[in-house]
Amino acid sequence: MQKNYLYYNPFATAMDEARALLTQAARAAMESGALPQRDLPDFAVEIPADVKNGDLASNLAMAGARVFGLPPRKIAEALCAALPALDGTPFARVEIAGPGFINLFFAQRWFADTVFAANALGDDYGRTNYGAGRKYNVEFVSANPTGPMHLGNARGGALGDCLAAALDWAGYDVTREFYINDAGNQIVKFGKSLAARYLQICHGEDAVVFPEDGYQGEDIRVLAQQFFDLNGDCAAAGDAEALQNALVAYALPRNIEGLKNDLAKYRITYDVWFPESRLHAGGAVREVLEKLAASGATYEKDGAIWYRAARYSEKYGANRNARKGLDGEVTDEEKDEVLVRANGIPTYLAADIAYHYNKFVTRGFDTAIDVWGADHHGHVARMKGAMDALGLDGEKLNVVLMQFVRLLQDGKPVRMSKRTGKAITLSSLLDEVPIDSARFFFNLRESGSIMDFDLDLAVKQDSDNPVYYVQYAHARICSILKKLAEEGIVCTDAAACEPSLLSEDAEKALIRHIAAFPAEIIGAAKNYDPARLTRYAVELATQYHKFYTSCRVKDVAPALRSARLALCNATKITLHNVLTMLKVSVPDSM
RNA sequence: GCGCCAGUAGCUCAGUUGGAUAGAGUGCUUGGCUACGAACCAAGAGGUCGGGGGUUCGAAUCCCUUCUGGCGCACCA
Repeated sequence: MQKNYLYYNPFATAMDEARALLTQAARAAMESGALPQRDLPDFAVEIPADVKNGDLASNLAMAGARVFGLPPRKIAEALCAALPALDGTPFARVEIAGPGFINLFFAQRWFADTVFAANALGDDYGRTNYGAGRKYNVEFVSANPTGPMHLGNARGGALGDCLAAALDWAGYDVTREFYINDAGNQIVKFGKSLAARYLQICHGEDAVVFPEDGYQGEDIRVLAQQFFDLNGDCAAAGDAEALQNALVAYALPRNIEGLKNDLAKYRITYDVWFPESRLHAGGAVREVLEKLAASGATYEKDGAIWYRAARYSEKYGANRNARKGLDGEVTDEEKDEVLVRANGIPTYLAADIAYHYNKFVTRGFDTAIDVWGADHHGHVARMKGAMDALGLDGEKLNVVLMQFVRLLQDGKPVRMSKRTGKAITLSSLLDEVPIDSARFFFNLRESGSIMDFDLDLAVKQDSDNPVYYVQYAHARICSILKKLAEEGIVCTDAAACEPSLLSEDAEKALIRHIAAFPAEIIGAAKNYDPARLTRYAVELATQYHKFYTSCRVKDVAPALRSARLALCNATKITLHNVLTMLKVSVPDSM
């Protein structure tokens, strides 16, 4: 159900007004003959990098140079002359600058309105209805349940969870989802590994050969030992398959429980835990295979059923144009993929297609977002193509590819290997690194770049980590509010504050930044880039610290004090909201 | 061989989808608490935006080419 908020997006509103004013001016100028009658060109209204170039700026005059056949500055002059009166708009004045930019400066009223709105909306300030309640599924982490989570899952968790928060705040109906790979080859491997460890307990380490491709981790030994302690009966361990099944039935639910606990500790809770096994048991995989066959997307070869990956993934950039060891021209067949093996067992690709079919058709999501490791990028085009092959729209499946995390210790990369079980687990990471720090750190970089996680730095827990810088700004505000409250001065009605009072550069810079919050959330949501929010939080803290050093709150005239108190409270609210989205704690003191 | 991602200050990274003199953090040099919290702020130095072409009023951003690094090309997931 769509929640009902009062939405406020100061920059977006002002940009719309600027665009309307300029369009109106252009029409008037053409009407009066100051400009020739032409169709208006596409033009931009943007926020200049430097405030001396205005709060907003438009390139209309430059963009129109060609269609009007006049120099940009001449066009700008004609436009400004034709501009209607600015009373009642967010703007106080307009300037022509540089090659022909039209720069608009906010009226003092705009700043006061922003402070008022943030105060009035409180915990909801930043929310918009941009997403119009569309149903989005965000699937992230989906770690292999055969073992504990690693550093990459820590990044994927912070990324996916915060992306989901951004989408939620931007007005989408978001479902957070974990896909449990509890079927297929890796589960077989899991069972064999467990069985080998179990038999080693029975007969001695040397008496039993551990499978070469088995899971080497210590956790496998622990699970086997627990099972042995409960059900130890070496004589009954005759039937290999029965033993493996029993071990999996024991160990898998415990591992999944472990994943849930570790993620909860990391402040991630999911709406849905979706097991792959459900797709097999419920016939969904078979159903999708039939649909693909019916649309001619599959064929049989060498006893297996193949998916025409080459045909359907072409439009999404077929990124497997050749295979290892093959030079030159590669036929389409060589790019195709097996869906059902010759032994009759479907591959994971088949299950994954069924899974996404389930998201779109069975559960009716408008869009599915998958957060995947960069090593899965070869899978993107064929999954999207498979949606098309099923008569759905592959464009509605969006994959956020996340580059690897490189662990640094003593300034040097630590080699990680899941196979040998030497990876750092999420759980052990969180034993050393504060959750706030980890959540913030893993969202500091956009997903596409390789991240270095400096363990020494993260553990150090000092102000090198920007999360403390942000939290400090909040604590500072709380301290001021507390001090003033002790004197009986509280932030009562922000609407009563006199707008002209907040006119210092530091005050206006801070307010501009507060005003940018809703647009920043929308930007993070539509670019699938939650790292923008951590950077926003840091910048907001910076603006506050600057304000703090140049403007006093406590010992100034009452009217100014009220206005600045309202600004402090608006900053506090915005810091609180952005940190809450990141699931970072918001301390009143530290 | 082919594909995906990346290359911006000594280091780690931004750059709001083509805009004005390319910005932060960190490190280095220097200054600011008898003050609402100095876990803060201010100033300075530091750049061939990997290289080379092209597109236009205008390019770190778009196109081509080239170099370098990471990842991927299974009847594994």
